[in-house]
Amino acid sequence: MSQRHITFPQRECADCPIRHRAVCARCETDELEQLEAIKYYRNFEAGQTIVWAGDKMDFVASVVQGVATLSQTMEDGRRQMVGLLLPSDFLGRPNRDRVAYDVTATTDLQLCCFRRVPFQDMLSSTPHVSQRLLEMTLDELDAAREWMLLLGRKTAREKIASFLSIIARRNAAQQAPGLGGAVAFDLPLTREAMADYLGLTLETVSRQMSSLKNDGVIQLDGKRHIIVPDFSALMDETGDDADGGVLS
Amino acid sequence: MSQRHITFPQRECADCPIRHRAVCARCETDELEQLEAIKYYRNFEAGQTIVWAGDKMDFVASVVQGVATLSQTMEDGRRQMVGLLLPSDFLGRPNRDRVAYDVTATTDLQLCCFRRVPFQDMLSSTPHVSQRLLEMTLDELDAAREWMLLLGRKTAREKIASFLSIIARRNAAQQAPGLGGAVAFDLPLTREAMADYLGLTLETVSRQMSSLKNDGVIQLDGKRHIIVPDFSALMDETGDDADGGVLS
DNA sequence: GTTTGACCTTGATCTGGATCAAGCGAACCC
DNA sequence: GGGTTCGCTTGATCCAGATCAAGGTCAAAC
Repeated sequence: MSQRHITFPQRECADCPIRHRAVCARCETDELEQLEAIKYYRNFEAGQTIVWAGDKMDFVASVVQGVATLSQTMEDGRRQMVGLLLPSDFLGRPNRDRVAYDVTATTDLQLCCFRRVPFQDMLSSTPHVSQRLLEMTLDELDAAREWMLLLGRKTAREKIASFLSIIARRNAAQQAPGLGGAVAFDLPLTREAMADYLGLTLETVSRQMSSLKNDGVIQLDGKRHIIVPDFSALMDETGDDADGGVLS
Repeated sequence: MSQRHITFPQRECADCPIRHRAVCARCETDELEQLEAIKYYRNFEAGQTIVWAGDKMDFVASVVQGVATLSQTMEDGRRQMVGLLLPSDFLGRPNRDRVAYDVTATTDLQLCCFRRVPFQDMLSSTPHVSQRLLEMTLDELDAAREWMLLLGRKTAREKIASFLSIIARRNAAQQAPGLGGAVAFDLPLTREAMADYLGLTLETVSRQMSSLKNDGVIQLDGKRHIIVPDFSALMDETGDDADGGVLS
């Protein structure tokens, strides 16, 4: 494995790109100083495993940039992704020193890590942190429940369309508003990782991507860059109600 | 629908069966008095819908006794259960006045309801409540992730065995310790509701129950009462690792 | 510039669980 | 007491997606 060197800047909280969306979003200046005292950055390159299920983990973290996944593996190798962490998402569980899932960087990744024990102390003493963490955890639970509907009841085509719309929407949330109904973005996952996300095989993922392309719902520029000429046409393929009950 | 009358006692917190496991578990006497001032009991009979997705809900609640489910329905009627609430589980989302899922009582049910707005105020002011709620929400998220593995990657037989072992384990947690490897319990769900839980059809649920019965893994006494002569034999059918990484 | 290997696509075939259909038993109701 | 309904079981058939297999593309390594 080539030891490619990743250089992400080590920032001040004040000009952090996730300052107002991460677990620190509601912190006042003094609380931010407390966090700053227990934080450090770690970088990972695409494909690296951050921790294995069952390992000790002495930090919790916010994703600053890049994408990480949580996944479970059965003894015979069957694999299911159970978390997709994008910038501002929180990694780790306070008051638990061992991780329950494999955590992998699927793109180059920067984490803002907090030493676990002092972070737990802050949770007790700093309502702005624990309130924000509760809110983020409730959001994740809602997302997990949408994901359960996808896994349990959607067809392969609906699963792919749903996944693309989730990525498109989360990308859009951070970027310029879409022009008309058109959207474009890069997939942060391989076909195999998409299969693990969706409870499919990678062959089925590939076939359904081709099918959506042939039907004009998406265009592919290379393997990873997706162009959606009409976002509502993609939404029609997801199986979800027209009215997005999704907005928080 | 017959208006059968349910009579569950209206209790003092002091002798509440879920006092030390619910969202109020960590409250001191004075905090309990605050909660008591905003609480009231509601009873539902088996089969009743408590709220529909999209409805306003002006309370949050703890399940005192009985079982409730959360589920999502697609336009064409496909249905996926996304939450199973047993005694001490929490229902509702603070800071959100509309429910995202259909909530149904699958057995006779008693809820301890808290008026939503005053409860939210307590969350800000009473760390013992918000800490406990965070912990319970993190547990639910872990459970949701186990559930995602089940939905995405397990076979029908493994799904049934996993479901039975979950019910058996949650039952055992509240009752006398098992004698040897044998366990017995009542199913709180119909075959159809089990199918909604597991992402299967009710026919497949029925067939796999029969198959486990024919293979001697379970015995049926009526449709709902299950006897598991050897719990570890059931666990072997779940597809999970032998070492239960499940304990909190 | 050719070899290697990761990643992806496509084709042929198979199969687990869905779907369609019939019937059973127990509780409830006139 | 006979009909109706609800929950469940079992059988026959079908099909979406898995599995098995081959080949294509592209960037990095030699």
